[in-house]
Amino acid sequence: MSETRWLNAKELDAWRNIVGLVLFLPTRLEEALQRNGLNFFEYSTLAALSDAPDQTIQMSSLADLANGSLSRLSHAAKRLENRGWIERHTSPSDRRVTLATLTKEGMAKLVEVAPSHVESVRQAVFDTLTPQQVLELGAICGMVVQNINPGWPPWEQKET
Amino acid sequence: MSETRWLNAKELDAWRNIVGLVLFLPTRLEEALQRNGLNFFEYSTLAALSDAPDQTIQMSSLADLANGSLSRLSHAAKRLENRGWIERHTSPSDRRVTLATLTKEGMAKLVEVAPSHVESVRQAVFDTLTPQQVLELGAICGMVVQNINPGWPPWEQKET
DNA sequence: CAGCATCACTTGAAAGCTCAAGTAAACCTC
DNA sequence: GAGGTTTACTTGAGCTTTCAAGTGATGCTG
Repeated sequence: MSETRWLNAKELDAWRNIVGLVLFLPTRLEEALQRNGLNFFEYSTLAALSDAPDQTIQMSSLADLANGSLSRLSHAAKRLENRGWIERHTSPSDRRVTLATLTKEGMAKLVEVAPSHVESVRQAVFDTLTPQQVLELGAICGMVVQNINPGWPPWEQKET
Repeated sequence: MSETRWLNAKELDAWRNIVGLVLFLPTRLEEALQRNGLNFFEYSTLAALSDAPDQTIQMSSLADLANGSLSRLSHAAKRLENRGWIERHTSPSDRRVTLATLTKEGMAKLVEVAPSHVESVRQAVFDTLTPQQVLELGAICGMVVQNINPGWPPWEQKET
């Protein structure tokens, strides 16, 4: 019904750069990880487990922490389990629940991969920006994300 | 050899928001397009063709304009061709070259889809930010992209 | 406590992307 | 101008992700 609100020149310019970031940054990060035999989602999964008490989290929570669907995690968990980096056991208290645990080998893998991942993050983003720009970028991205996806991140529960 | 330069608290905070953007923004944009039966790459392909003289571009240039590999475009072009939105013909001047053309139906489809796409872009990004923030975000993303992928965008050739 | 709904997860098929290989045309280069 | 290289594109297999459906376990309700 209403007229389309097209982008003006400045907006279009900004939009192209935003699209560029959204297209190329993931690719760049994946490249570094792939060389170590992991994709970003698998890495996030291992990282989330490593931060948890007993390196153990239930599948559905883990899916949230790694920012993926339960189905996606289920497939990924199978791959990670096959390579010996995680284990899955049904919870004794609720037999619907599956608990995923990081194995020793999984932790070792994470420790091996993490430095090169962080380094690629630095090279891609932080080394080109001033600390001030990092703050601005983080803040603005935060606003957009809050708008798109309120209630993210899942691990940030407000305190009473 | 050298020590890993881990992220400090502020950097980590910014990084989480950047990752959030890079994860959720594409998903959100794809959602809107998928409802119209297109993905972002297919949309970019049609849009690039619509801007070209005679709505015709050779495959390899089109791949650059749509920010994808030639293989990816080849697969996508087959789908778009099957739906009658583009046509492919070998160039008369160089029979290795394939020229892709937007059909009338393809143009109609683009005109149909564009408003809802632009609207989703506005809703996701521009409506939450001040014009000043849009400028900043665009500029900073531009710096990161230049760093990751110098020589982008492909359509911006410098003049003599 | 029987029956039904809900929850937690897994599975398999379909779709799209990447990578490596294949095809054909055009360009050297001697 | 024959032989080999490069260019332009297509194709098919393999992988990951999504979506819909399936499997048990648990919770609710009369």
